Amino acid sequence: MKIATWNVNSLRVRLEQVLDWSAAGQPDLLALQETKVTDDKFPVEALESAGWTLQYAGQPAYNGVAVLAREQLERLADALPGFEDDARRLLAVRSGEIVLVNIYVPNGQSVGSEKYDYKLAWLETLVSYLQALRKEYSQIVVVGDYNIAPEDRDVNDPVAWEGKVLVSEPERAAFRQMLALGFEDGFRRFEQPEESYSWWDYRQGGFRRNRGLRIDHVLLTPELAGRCRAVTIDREPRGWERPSDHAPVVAEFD
DNA sequence: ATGGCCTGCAACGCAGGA
Repeated sequence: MKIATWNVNSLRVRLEQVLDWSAAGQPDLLALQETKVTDDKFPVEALESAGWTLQYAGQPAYNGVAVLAREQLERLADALPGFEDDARRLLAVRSGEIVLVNIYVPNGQSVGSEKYDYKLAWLETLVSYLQALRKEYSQIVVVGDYNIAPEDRDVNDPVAWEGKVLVSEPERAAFRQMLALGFEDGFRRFEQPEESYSWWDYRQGGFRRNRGLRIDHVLLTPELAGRCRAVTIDREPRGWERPSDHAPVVAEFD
């Protein structure tokens, strides 16, 4: 079984890439972020024709999350439960025994800004939600664009990034709170290439120079982590023409 | 030193991203 996550930065722009990439890699569950499409314009036909079962939660212009699956999906939540607004940044589904939480954490803009406070509040509510889910389910995978580089080794130039948004200590503390609930960073369960990143700035040849951050993650409860055989970042689509600025992350299970 | 790219929206520039 494979579970994948990919911030596509507009599903309509990246639809052919999603179809090509998923046809080649055959994930069983594929979580997408930043679909940037309202539900009435979601490309249902193209994806269903490719054999996918769909769940999606979109809004105009920004955010938007979706889950593509081979099997039937039950929707558990289409926004972060208990949060002040219903921005389409979370989609929780159940597929058999597995609960998949697909998240697009707010970017935060800059440390100290209003958006940064919003990000920290969103993360605090997320931790509460995951804690509640943990009491009800055992096999939970939380995937998506966390907009947090958990450690300095997840940052191409830690000195330049020190204290900045995506790297700041309060954000990293929020990430560690999820680990403290019992979730494991799937990627770090395995030996990985040095300087592994999942996002590269479009500007300044960021990808070519590997000036990136690892901000897309797969967190696993121990019950699922024990079955996990690999977590990899697939850099290939980032090198395609007109790419998303994020690479997909793939987790493989027995 | 600065910003350098991309997307959607709506309108010909902006907000937002990371």
